[in-house]
Amino acid sequence: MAATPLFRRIDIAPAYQKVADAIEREIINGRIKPGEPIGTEQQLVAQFGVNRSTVREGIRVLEEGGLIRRDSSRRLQACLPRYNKLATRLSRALILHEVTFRELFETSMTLEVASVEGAVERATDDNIAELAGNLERSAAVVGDPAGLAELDAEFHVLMAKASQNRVLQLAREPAAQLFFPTTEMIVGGVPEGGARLVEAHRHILDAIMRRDKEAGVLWTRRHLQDWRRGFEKIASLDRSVEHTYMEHAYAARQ
Amino acid sequence: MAATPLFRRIDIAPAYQKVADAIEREIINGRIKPGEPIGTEQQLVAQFGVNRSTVREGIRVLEEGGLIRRDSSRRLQACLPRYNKLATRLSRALILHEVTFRELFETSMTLEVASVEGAVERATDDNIAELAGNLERSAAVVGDPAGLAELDAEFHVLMAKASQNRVLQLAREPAAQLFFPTTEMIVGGVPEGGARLVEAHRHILDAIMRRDKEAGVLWTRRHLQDWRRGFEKIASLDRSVEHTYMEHAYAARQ
DNA sequence: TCTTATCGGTTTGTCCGACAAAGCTAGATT
DNA sequence: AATCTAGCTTTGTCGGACAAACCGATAAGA
Repeated sequence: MAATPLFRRIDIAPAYQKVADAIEREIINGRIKPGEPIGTEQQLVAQFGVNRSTVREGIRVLEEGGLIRRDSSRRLQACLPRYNKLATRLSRALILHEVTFRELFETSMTLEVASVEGAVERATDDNIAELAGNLERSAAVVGDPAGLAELDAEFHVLMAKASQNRVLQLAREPAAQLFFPTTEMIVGGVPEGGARLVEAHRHILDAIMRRDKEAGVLWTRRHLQDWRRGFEKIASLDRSVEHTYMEHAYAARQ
Repeated sequence: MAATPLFRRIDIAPAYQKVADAIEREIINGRIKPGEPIGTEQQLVAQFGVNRSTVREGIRVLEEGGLIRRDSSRRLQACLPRYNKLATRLSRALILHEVTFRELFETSMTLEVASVEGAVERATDDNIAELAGNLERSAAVVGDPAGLAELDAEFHVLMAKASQNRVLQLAREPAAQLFFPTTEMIVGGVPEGGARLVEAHRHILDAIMRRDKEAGVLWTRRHLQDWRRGFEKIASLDRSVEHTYMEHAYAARQ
């Protein structure tokens, strides 16, 4: 293939991109640690020898990527990318690719089952306490679809957290962000929907506490199957996650 | 909680952010479709009534998010976010969070098994042809760890594609990007490693063609277990994905 | 003494104007 | 008709500017 590697590929990139890349590299390889300051725009201007507008464009790129942020006093600092923010980007991509609810459901089933398995194996007392707190609050709002939907989403986030697997936590988030907003509609549309949901959560938590993987998986599956049955009452699984439908759910981001 | 909702929360956002949000909204809800032009910077300046520098900062934000891009002549147009690019952001996040190989492995196992299940169910002739082509090329470079590692990564991408589940495709990508670069080390370090890898791929493809889910899952598990055994010969699974180690793999992005 | 008000000095967000390089358009040339 | 060329447009970058917000420290008041 390669005949004579005489010349290196010449790197032609706009200045703002090079600024972004340079800062990114320092953060990725750990020379700038999360929380540490990057410097003022003026300093970056001096260091890179480019105009402030150029620096600012580079900064926007990194800021959007979640690698840097501005602290309370608007000074630049490196930071750990928030899963949540990145997941929002992914959810957006899924919307635009018009994925179907079937795809969402199938993947969520896989990931939630993996979550519960991890949680059963490795949940700490703190994790369990958090889940129990969530369950208690859920039981209190069982008649309120909106409130319950929100707590349901939280329950699953806590379950993923309890799995102690951060890769899994990250992987499930994008699908979850699109999957769970429908819960409100479903809980509201099915009589006893709220009660069934809380019941399932209770069994799942119980399984986690008893370290009973089989039961945990079983109830997680039932829980999701409930969602599916509810969803199929109002729409086809092969319907795509629509722009207009998802707009409000998506707009809830900050 | 909420006493008197007398005042709306006043949204104080910098102008460039509002510019980005406005354009993003038009794309998300489908009023601007992928491929359609956004307009020149000058036009945006006129429409939003802000300075070009401000518009450009907003544009950078969207560009980084993969929502817009510049075509061959550098004009702005909406586009579908590429999974690949987004996955790179996520991989970066995983590196910074210093996730362990155990977490990567566990999650990849879940997702690859889900992939093969989907592929067994729904792979098209085209998918199978692609996988067969990959297998053929793999067999030809069985002695070349670097080449084989690359083809291995491709095989798994193709398998996810064959599952016809785009959510799954997206969900597996970040972990895969970190997981598979190690393959080269492992294949190179284990005698017969390359042969075993190709053998596993062959069985997996065979299972997909025969629509034999059990066999597909079995060989996928074996395949990943092989990776795990190989990895444990050189390092602990509890070792985190390190900055310096991952730097070169990560640098391979464009 | 402790709190509050004030006052420069910085830094950010935004604006204005400008220019070279590259791409596109359309008229001029062969 | 095909090609070349000149002009217009657009982007990437630059320099400078200014109001608002923020920081730190000092001065004034309880």
